[in-house]
Amino acid sequence: MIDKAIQALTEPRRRDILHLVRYGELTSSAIASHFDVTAPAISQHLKVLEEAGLVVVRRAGTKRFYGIRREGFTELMHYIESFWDDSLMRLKEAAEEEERRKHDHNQQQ
Amino acid sequence: MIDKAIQALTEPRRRDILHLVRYGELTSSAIASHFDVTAPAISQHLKVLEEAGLVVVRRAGTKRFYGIRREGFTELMHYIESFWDDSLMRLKEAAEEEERRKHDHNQQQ
DNA sequence: TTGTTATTTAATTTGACACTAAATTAAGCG
DNA sequence: CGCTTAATTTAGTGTCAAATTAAATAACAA
Repeated sequence: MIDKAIQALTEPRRRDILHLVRYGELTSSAIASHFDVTAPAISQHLKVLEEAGLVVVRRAGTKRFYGIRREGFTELMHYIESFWDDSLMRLKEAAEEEERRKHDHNQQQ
Repeated sequence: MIDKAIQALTEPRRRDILHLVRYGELTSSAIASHFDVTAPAISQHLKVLEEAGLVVVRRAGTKRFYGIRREGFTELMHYIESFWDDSLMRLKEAAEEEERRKHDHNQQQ
């Protein structure tokens, strides 16, 4: 799913769509009206975003309202953290080791 | 730069590279040895990652050591938050309002 | 300088994907 | 049912990017 989420964010137009629905649900056509591409193009983007778990759709009659799926973004955040919070941990450990060394040094004096 | 960072993360192989250098710097060839693609392919991936601000390179003789650039990832985190932290903020404010209401209630007792 | 190692650049092929137009599904209304 | 609206699916096309081979650069050692 993470793979799909990152893949989905690749396309600038899909990121624009996400920013559009950030504050509330919008229909497919309402979203399409903000762009100069055809409705099918937007529909395809929405499908990608939905399969990536970044948006949810709510059907009401012939309309479909698209909105942000927050869990999708929290998962994404955790994944991105996986690239660097370990390095932070190492820095922290190095600092503690340094601190411990200083402490031992003081005791020897 | 954010565009480039997301674009860079699209490719699964580049994400694997990032996970490889997570714990410390590695040379281009050391990285390449983990994959079944040619060295030039890895070199090109590293270039993309560098231009995206996700890795830094340190030259030492004929070798080039690649390592994580943490700031690149924090920028990315902030960008991803931009899709949903507003909703979180609203939740937080609602919670605070709830808390305030409880507090007032207690004072009244 | 010549050779060797480490790595990148250049040129090319191949495959993926964003777009469009046309056809299709699905819901509601006369 | 037939019509309209809302939206998607399908099929075809053009563009871009990832991989490869071959050539070039860069640092060091003999």
